[in-house]
Amino acid sequence: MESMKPKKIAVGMSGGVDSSVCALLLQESGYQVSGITMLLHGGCDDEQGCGTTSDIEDAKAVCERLGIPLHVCDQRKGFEKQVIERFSKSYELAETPNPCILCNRYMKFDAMLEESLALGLDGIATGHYARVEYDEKSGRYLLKKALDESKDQSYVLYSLTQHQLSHTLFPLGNLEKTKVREIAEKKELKNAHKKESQDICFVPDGDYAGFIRRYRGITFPEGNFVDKNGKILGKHKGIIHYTIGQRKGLGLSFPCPMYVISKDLATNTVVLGPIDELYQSTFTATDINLISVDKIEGEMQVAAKIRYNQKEQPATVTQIDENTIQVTFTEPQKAITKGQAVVLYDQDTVVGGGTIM
RNA sequence: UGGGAUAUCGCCAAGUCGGUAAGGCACAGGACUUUGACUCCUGCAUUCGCUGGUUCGAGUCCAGCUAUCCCAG
Repeated sequence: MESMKPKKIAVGMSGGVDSSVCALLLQESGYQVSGITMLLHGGCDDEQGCGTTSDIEDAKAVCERLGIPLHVCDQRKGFEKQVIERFSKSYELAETPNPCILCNRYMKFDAMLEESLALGLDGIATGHYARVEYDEKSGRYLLKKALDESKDQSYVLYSLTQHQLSHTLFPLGNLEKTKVREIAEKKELKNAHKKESQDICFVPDGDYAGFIRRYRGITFPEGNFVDKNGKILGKHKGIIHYTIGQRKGLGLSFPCPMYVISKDLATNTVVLGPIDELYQSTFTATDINLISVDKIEGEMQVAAKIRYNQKEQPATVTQIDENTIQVTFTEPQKAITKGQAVVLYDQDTVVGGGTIM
């Protein structure tokens, strides 16, 4: 296994602490490290998030500090096509996409990896908190949770294929976040205290609905808020403004908190209800990617996670066909949302995942 | 223009024997967070339709006025 380890590694530099420390650690353990960073969108200096020019400046600074080259690759076109367009379409279909997962799948571990391989490197590394292990028994590369479970990011990486995993390193997977910052401080990296990234990187003001409106150049018609019986409760300002489980921003008042239960594109209607109407236990997921197994045989007991910031919950999975699985939770879960990803775990190993439908 | 009822924050709504304005929704700010949400903190009526009166003290009692609702015309 040691003999197979890539020597020349491109570290995906986002400009943040994690990727910086990642590069540093690899360098210290003897890899021939270079940096690679993608220009994804924008170009205004006041923007924040991955893929902007100001982040690239940070990445540059760190690379200079470490004495490694930085390869900048302009992926704005690809990002728009693979991420922004899908993101927008998903919302228009009354779903709720997770753009970070799209970006990982199509940008970081596709465009960036392929670019690196094309440059003659052996693979890439990123600052994600997760682990890749080669399992002799099954002959498969496994994706595992980070040791620091509070920072674990395996959820957003479920789409990685064997090919991608075999060319990927996550040096931070065994470290605590606090440790990472310590290392950055010790090395006096300028971004040691940079804030954790947040919000959608290409929508820095948080107004994703406004972004889609501008991006698509169309407006989304107002419609009715209704209850589960179809009774009209009020007016909504366009279906893309709402997501399942949403409570704030409805602009209506009721005796008890009301949540978005579902959205109906055909009638341009948003269904509202009290919290107990938000719980469900079964759903199907499509466009699946399996990692630890080739296919799911019969009923499999797993722990399933249906959004980034939520602990996985016990569930049973069966595979329906090549692209589809059905998941049934032991306990009903709140706000299972179309468009979000479900990721299945067996202990700390990612079995696979898919898109909730 | 006979009878009855009700008038408390943008909305809903507690306010006991008069003692010095609960709570929920909404909203705002913050925390959390590589998505959207959820969640968690914090803030949010010196004032109770109006005007007088009785009281040491009134959203709470009394009178008048105004508005709205209901039932009768």
